[in-house]
Amino acid sequence: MSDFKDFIGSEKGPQCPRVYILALTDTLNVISGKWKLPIIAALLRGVNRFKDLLDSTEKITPRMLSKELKELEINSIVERKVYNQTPVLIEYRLTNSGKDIANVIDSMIDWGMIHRTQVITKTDAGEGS
Amino acid sequence: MSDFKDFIGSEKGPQCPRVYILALTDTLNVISGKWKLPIIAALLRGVNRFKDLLDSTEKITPRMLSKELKELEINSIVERKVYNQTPVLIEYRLTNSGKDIANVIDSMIDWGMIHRTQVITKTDAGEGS
DNA sequence: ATGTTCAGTATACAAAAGTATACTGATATT
DNA sequence: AATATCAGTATACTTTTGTATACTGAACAT
Repeated sequence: MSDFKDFIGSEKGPQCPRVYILALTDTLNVISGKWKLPIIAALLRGVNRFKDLLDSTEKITPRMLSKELKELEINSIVERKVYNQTPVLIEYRLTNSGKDIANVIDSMIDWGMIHRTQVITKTDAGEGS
Repeated sequence: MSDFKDFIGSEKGPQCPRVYILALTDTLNVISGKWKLPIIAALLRGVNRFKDLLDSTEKITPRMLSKELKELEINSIVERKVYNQTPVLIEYRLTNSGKDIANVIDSMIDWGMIHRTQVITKTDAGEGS
């Protein structure tokens, strides 16, 4: 497991390797923005078609959905499969990497929940600003 | 440990609890944007003063640094301490939550690195588009 | 009195991200 | 022939995010 702290947490530690920075900004690009996580969540739930993603992702416009799906496809997070039936069927599916991002989401949820309890505890009992 | 997959990864699983969504968006807000992670990284390295953060965070303007530090302070990621010496000394320090976010960063780096190797493997050997 | 450092603020602007609304084209249904 | 569905695209915005450049004010140092 990589350990950012080892590189960046010490007063005069080694520089953070560039591959770490690249990996980090990749990840940030994949999850940043208003719609990426809602779309990934829908795909994880097994929603795969454009129309269904439109309906299940509250208030997103087709323009944004189209744009986001393209970005996710370019970054190998989703695959687009065309089935030449009529009416044409197009399915978006998470790649293995795409599925694995659930681990990142988990660690974000963990931090967020602990952070909330810590902030609330401080606000209740602390020296309050 | 929370498990997003359990809630969102199954075809007809339970709905994702709202507290998870809140925690997740909290985390996203803390790390999103051009400067949040560079600033947090500098703070983890032990850079604590406005001027030093300006110098060590490449190309950031005082306006942005000031704005970001305020946001981080409001969200209890950093504490601002004023030492009434002359010249006045002001230190920004990560809270415990702020330090813990290194765990999230680690999982982001892990995903990013694995993702890169998978994409490269596919591109080298796969059916390439 | 003039200049220097620290810790910022003020104003204006540019670029990126997101929204609103309407439309397209292929195929099928009535 | 008119209508509907799927999978989007087109155009024109508005909002948010980030940049550039200059300035402020307190406390010293020369």
